[in-house]
This record gives sequence, C-alpha cells and structure tokens, in this order.
Amino acid sequence: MVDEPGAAPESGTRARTRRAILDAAVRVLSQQPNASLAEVAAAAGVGRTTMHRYFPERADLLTGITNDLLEKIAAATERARPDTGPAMAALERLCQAYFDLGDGILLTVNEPHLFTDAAWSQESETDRTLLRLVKRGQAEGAIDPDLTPEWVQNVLWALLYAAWMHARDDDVPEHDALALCLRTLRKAVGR
Amino acid sequence: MVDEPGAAPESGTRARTRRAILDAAVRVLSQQPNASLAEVAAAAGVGRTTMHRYFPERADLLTGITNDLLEKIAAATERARPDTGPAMAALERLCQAYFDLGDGILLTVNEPHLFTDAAWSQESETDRTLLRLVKRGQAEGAIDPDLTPEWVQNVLWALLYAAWMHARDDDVPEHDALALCLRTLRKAVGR
DNA sequence: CAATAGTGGAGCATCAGTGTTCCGTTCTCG
DNA sequence: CGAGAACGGAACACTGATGCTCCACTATTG
Repeated sequence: MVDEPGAAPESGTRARTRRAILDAAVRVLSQQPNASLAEVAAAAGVGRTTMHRYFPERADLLTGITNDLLEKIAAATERARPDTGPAMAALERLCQAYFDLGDGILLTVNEPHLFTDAAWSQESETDRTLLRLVKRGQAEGAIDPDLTPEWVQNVLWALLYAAWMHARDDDVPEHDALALCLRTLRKAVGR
Repeated sequence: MVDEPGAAPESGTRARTRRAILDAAVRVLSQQPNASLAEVAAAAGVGRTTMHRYFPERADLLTGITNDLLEKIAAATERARPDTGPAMAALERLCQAYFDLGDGILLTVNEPHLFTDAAWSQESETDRTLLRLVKRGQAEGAIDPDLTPEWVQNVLWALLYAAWMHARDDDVPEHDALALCLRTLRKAVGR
C-alpha cells in the first residue's frame, strides 16, 4: 500500500513490525480462524501491547489484513500480465501468481466471514480483469464457452484452495500441488 | 444414525427437535462459523435451555453435527452406487449425491476446524470408496492417470464447494450450478 | 552520550458466551 | 381427562477475550 495521503510515512522499524504482525495474523488465522489476539501476537513475536498500538481493535487488524491481501492480489494480477499472449497461458500465469500468495489464499477463499470490510465484497478491479480475460479466452476459442466467466472465476479459486490444502494436509510438495492444480485448471476450463 | 446400543430410543418429539437443532446448526454455522449457541437455538426455534438438554456443551453439538454429516455422506455414497457401471458415470452420480447435501458441504469443506472429533479426521469408509472408484476409473482408462486419487478427491470437494458458493452468493439456480459443476468435473478429471 | 522511538509486561474493567439451575407452562399420549 | 414428558424463560456464576493504561526497559539515531 502506498502511504496514505497526509499520513506520515512509517519508520523502518515500524513498517517491519507491522509486516511481522500482518504476516503472522494471516498465518495463524488461516489455520485457526478463532485464534485470540494474544495468539497472533505471540506468533508475531510481539507483545500484546505492541499489537494494540498498530491495530487498536480486532476489526482494525482484519481490515489491515484485508487491505494487505487485496494489494498482494492486485500486484500478483499485474505481474501475471493477464492481457498478454494467449488467454489460456495468461490464465495459467495468473493461477501460478495467486498460488504464490500462500496462506493468504486460504483466508481469501475460506474465511470471507472475517472481512466485514466494504472493500472486500465489492467487485474489485482484479475481478474485472479476470472476467475480461476469461471472456477473451472464450472469444479466442481457447476457453469452454459453456462455462460462465463467473463460474470459471470460482473454479480458479476453488482449485487454488484445493491445491493449498493438498500441500498442507496431505504432505505434498508445493511444486507438485501447483502442477496438479494447473493441469486440472487447463483441462477443466479449456475447450 | 441407528440407536446406540443400550440407549433408549428417542421419542418422536425428541427426535424431531433434535433434527431441528442439528439442521439449524448446520444452516447457521455454514454461514457464520462463530455464531453463538443462542443464535443457533433461535434459528432452530428452540429455547437455549432446550438445546442444552440435547447438547450439554458446545463440543457435544459439534460432534452431533459431525456424526450426522458423516452419516448423511455415507448414505449419499451408498445411494450413488459407486461400484456400478462406468467409473466416470459413477463419479458424477457421487458428485450429484453430495451436492444434494446442501449446506453440509460448506461446513465439510470450509470449516474442518470446528470438528475436533476423532471420527472426522480419520480416513472413513467413504474416503476409501471414493479413492477406490478413482483408481478403477484410471484402470478403465476413463480418468486421467496423471492425477493422484487423493487430488481427485480434493478437486471433487472443491468443485462442490465452488458450486454451492456460486449458487448462494451469485444467485445462480442450484440446478445450473450443479450442471456447471458436473461438466467441469468431467472435463477436469476425465482423460 | 542524550533524546526519542519503540517495545513489553502487569494489571484492571468490561463484556459476551457459556454452563447450569429452578420453576412454571404447554404438549402429548395412555 | 390426567400424568408425565417436553419446553422456555429468568437468573446466576464463571471464564476467556478484549480494550486500555501505566511504567520500565531497550534500541535507534542525531
């Protein structure tokens, strides 16, 4: 996230602990959505007091995570250059880029409950980009025209979720899980 | 569930309210995993006291749900006759049967956290049946041999989850969601 | 070396959810 | 109808999470 207009840019240390807290929060909450703030603080290697300085209430932490995740997703989307080259290849790049988000995916898919934030539910630019890509693929004849773009979007995230669970719970190397995910996506969505 | 050995069979009324509570619990918890017991009771049209008579602690309710769900899944599995006919057709029957479980699917996939029960995590007969079916399909040449049976299992549930979310949040008729789900499964898993 | 930013622990009040009891009311069935 | 089962509301104590404050300690930096 770029510095808020008018807000003083965070010092190096502050930015660092802030990151530590956010990362730990994602890590912990993706496994135990009911985890207490104390557990999150402990996982971040930070006192409960410190965390309270960065995120006064639980809701603040959640919106912090939300923004962070949205930002990462947006960055990943851009990185994948979704408007370049054959649609199917672009979709696979997108899938791989999202896969690299790690635990964030689980939270995204699994616990939308946590994020009561307005920014979350609203259709984001990322969503539109993906839907546009799918439509392009259908126009090119590369993507199954009998599937609605919204459904393809759901399938993409569901497969990402499945791949991460597969890697985490079934002790499959992440690389293999990704390969399975991509292959499955290609077959499922392709024409 | 068949009556526990040694336990007195429940009266008609008791069995009925018990069902009401379990159904309401699944309904509510699948949307708000953090819902309080009071909310569940209200959704069941039942006093908090009454619920406490059936499920003294929260854990009891969860194991109640777990057993109920496992039972329903097992019943659905059997109903689909997974060992009859071509493997791919059997897999689609299975998918459809699971789809009919409704909200239960969301809980199953989305909130395994809730069920700390031993009965849950352990590999069930249902799991083995599904894995066996997939292997049979691969032997028959109907299912992609490059996908591991465990992955196929994950994909099946992920697609079911996606389909239900699609129906619930995107206002797609359940019938359409199921059709998309089946088509996608066939393409993804098939050879 | 100071001054300041940053941290962490202890402690406290509050609050929601929970487990539990008691008692009066309603229903179900012989 | 009448006995016993089933229910629901009110009330209470307990617990854990949370929000918050104060103060002492350490790291950073000019």
